[in-house]
Amino acid sequence: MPELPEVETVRRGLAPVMEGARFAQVDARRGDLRWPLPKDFVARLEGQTVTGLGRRAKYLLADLSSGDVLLMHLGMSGSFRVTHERGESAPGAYYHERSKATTHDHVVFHMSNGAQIAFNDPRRFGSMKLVPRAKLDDEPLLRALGPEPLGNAFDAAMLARACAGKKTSLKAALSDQRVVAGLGNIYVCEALHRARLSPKRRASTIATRTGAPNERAERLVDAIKAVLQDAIKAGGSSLRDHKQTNGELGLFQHNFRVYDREGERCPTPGCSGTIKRVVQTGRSTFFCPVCQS
DNA sequence: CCGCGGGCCTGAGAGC
DNA sequence: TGCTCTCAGGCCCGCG
Repeated sequence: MPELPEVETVRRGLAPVMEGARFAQVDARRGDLRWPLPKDFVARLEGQTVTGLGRRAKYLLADLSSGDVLLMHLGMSGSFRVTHERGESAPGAYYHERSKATTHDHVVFHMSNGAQIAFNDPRRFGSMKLVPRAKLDDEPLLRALGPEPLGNAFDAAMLARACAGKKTSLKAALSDQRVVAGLGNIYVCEALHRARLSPKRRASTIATRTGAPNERAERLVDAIKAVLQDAIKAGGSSLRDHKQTNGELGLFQHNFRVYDREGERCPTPGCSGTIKRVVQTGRSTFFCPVCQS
């Protein structure tokens, strides 16, 4: 499910209940996620305080008082649900529900502030991992990631450099987390439409022979930043699995211009095209063959 | 090194 | 109703 806007939405939902709170009890109900949870997973969490909750690409990173960092990835179908139990000083303590474990709640955090945080992931492509903070720079899952698309380091010059010489399509290049970290199938399609660039165009054509950015690269960077910002404002996109941590749906799927809109009229003003679906490197691509070139 | 296809899982929806 | 098939917000790995 989750691309950068969904993961960021989850982070913003979890931060108020995790930061400053301690893991009072951790239930690892099922350890065979994408990677098996380590045997000492529970022991290394219980008693630790979360000093901060960050995000890198599609990973959530919880800094712990022990010096460990808890790395979490939602895979295709992962979500976090926050409820409140006990709750001496729980922010939402007026509803004293203790939500019972539901199917596919693989890991449940019981925080010292009364928050109960359940990680639910039907397909189990998600995972969690503990890494000592000092070794984070060597972490293989993070090492090769490209720049954050909403950060200052991500600009046309950078993107052009990363795409220069690439024989693959723009769609595949933008989906490559080493080029830019956090886009997935939806937002690549949406960004390319906003930039009026064909997903089939060779990635190298956003750079000059010398690797400098051309006007396409500028448009593409602007489109990527804009679509991610818009999606975060909407709480992400809810297709089948993504929910905000309070259980509410994201709303950005209503603003899709091309994704999952095969056969519909192109929304670009003045364009008479019809949205088409093709398959690229095994994934559906949606685009307008008229205004995207 | 690069680009592609397979595989990991479960569930929803379509078609028969 | 129930079966079979396809497809789904990701990413690692191995092949050519």
